Amino acid sequence: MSREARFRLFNTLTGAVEPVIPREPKHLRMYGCGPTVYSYAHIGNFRSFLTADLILRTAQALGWKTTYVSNITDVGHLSTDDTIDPSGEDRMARALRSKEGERFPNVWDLARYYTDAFLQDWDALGLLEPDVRPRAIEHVRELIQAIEELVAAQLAYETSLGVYFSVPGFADYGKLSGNEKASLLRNAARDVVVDTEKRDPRDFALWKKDPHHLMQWHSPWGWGFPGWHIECSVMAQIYLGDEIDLHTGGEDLIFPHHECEIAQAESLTGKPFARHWAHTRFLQVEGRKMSKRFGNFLRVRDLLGSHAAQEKNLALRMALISGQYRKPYNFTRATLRDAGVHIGRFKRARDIIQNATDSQHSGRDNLCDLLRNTYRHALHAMADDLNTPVAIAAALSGTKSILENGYDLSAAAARSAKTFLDQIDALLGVIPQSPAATAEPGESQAASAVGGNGIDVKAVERLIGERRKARARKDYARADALRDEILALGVELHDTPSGPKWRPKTTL
RNA sequence: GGUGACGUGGCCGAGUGGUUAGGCAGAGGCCUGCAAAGCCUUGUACGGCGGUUCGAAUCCGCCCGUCACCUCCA
Repeated sequence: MSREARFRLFNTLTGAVEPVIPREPKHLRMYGCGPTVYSYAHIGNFRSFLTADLILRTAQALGWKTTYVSNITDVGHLSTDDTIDPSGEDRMARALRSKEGERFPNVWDLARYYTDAFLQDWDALGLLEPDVRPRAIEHVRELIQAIEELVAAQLAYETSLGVYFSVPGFADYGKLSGNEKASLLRNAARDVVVDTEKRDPRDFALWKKDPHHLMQWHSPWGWGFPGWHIECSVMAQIYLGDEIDLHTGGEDLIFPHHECEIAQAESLTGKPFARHWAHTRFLQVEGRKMSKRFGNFLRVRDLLGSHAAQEKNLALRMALISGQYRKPYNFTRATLRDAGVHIGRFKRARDIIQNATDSQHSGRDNLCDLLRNTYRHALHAMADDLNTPVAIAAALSGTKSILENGYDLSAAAARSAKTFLDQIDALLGVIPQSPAATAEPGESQAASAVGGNGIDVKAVERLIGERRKARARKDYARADALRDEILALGVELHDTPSGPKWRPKTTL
């Protein structure tokens, strides 16, 4: 077994960094808690999904097979308190009444709309597709069955408001979050109405009776809708089996959501639900908690470029993974700009490689060993609790070695360089495609979507032509004036050995 | 109040009992008609106070600060 085959991750369950040991060797079965689609996703949501993405990529880079399930929560996520009692309102229903939600005729349309928006963000940020992306509303039958089983096993009971999981019947409750005692819940400040029929303050809702709810199904307990926690544990078990290898989510999900998942799943099967739990810390924006109140609430789509702006999207991805997932991370405008610079560097390496591979330069391959070691270093860092900062440093260091060669790169070295970038891309997902695969600004932009940025491509090219003539006759005053005009059109111009090139002005 | 995490140079962020993280910004240089872009070189550091140690930014204690969960949030 090579030394990279060891993949270590912090395990919330044990509080230690431990090797990830799939039940079936080299086959990782992973469940990642997905979004509740009541609004557009923000960058914090995606920091968490990116952690799962990087785990997958690292496992695959180690040669493992992966089965990844990530859900969409489109019903049942209560907006107030689903730990104590089911009197909370469903998030989806509340969203429909909000200002943003007014335009939707019903909650089903709202769910569909934000699900689609979420998938667009997912795609733009280059996350790997899950093998299954189950939706809660498509699994209500299985949810009801699971609740029935729990009731039959005396692990759940019905009240006039709903069906509760009975926490005292599950001895391991609290093993994930440390919130073991009912008294802790009682001590916490609460102003919610407690269902007096509840037998233990920790009991949580599996089913909420609500004949007026906008999304409701018929059940043995009448009309209503399922609780949030039961959705994830049931869907995970449907697609991944009773015992899964790894379960991920944001740190806020440790309690109550994941604690409750464990209680339900393990009560049903008598087996350990997930062997390993990985939680992503919340990020901060400009040094403070992300909040609408502070004006630093950033939705993914606000930061994405147009559909053609691959580099800008990768910059956002890069910025979001440039801190280790388990440490507080401060997302700033400057970070995003820096990430854009790095993406540009990867892009230039791609350009150089493209050139060299096509050339007949028959020099020796001076990069092979160096880049192989650099990649190994990056992979090793990722396998060590997802140390993205070190992995990114390695990616940049290898890229620097490629760029040092400039256009003197031999065809053989270019092949090594291409292998390196492809490997890094598979691992981190931050390397732009080679120019052949995308339109290259400055060369064939007339046909590309650069015009979609609001840039008048024809005008730019006409001005560049004029400037070229002015420079040829050494009329530099005129040439500089033309350059200013071009800049005013939102384009930056670079004179290169192979002639002037332009690209949309970077405004990160 | 309970529990946990973190505090690194102008900024972002690794690491670690003695040996360069990396990046951005700054400075110098190469290139350029001038620029820009690019490339090369480069300075500054480990919250405070004690303790352990030959040696601590790294371990321990206390203090200060920030953040998180316990209550909707990824």
